[in-house]
Amino acid sequence: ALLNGLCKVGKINEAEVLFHEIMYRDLPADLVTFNTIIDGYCRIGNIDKAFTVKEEMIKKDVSPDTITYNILIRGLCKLGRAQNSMHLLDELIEKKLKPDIFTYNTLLDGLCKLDDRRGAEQLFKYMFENDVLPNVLTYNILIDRYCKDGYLEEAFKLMEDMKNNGISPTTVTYTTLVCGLCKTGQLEEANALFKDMLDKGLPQNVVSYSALIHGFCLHSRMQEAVALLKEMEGKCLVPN
RNA sequence: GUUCCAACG
Repeated sequence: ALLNGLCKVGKINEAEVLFHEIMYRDLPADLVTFNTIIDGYCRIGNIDKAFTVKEEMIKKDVSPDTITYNILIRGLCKLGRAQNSMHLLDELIEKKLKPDIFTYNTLLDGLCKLDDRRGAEQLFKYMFENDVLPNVLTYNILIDRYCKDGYLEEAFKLMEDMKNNGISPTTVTYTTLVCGLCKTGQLEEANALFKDMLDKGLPQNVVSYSALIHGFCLHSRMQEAVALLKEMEGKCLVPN
């Protein structure tokens, strides 16, 4: 817990000192401790040290679990190495561990961010075949990819799919779509969808406002952008 | 107690 606290505030160096102390004195370290420090390294992009710690835990007879793999997979994905992380998925399965929804979402996001929509679609099918059902994040990730590719129709179709599967869209879902509509110049639609969030009882946060404001700015509609900024301040949302 | 998604930068 202490290590996690340090890692979260970007104090990986302090966490590192503490971790070395634990290793040096041969103090007991459990699975969560190892996972936490591995995640700390991944978050600063030091994937090599993350893997080194994975080796260390094995030496201490602590077996990596699905969360360990999820953390490493995410670390690789954030470095744009989603392909490498697919090998980790294979390793995870070889070790008789079960990939969970976090594993799939992380991989899907990594593939999507590499513009590999095909790969993502394949993995999406694969997860169904392995009895892992998509959650709201899974849909959000895919919707984002379709939006960025300009396939707004497909994106909206996915939102319908998620509803049909009993999953409610969130602020992130709407913001993603608002952003997609802005990028394709469909500002009126974006504005309408943004308003829709309120009717659906979803909070409009700083990110949703920013997406729409940015859309208006890109299309030189400054007066509307400023109006939104004021509206946002009126809601005590702090512009960043 | 540890892991997954959206704007701008």
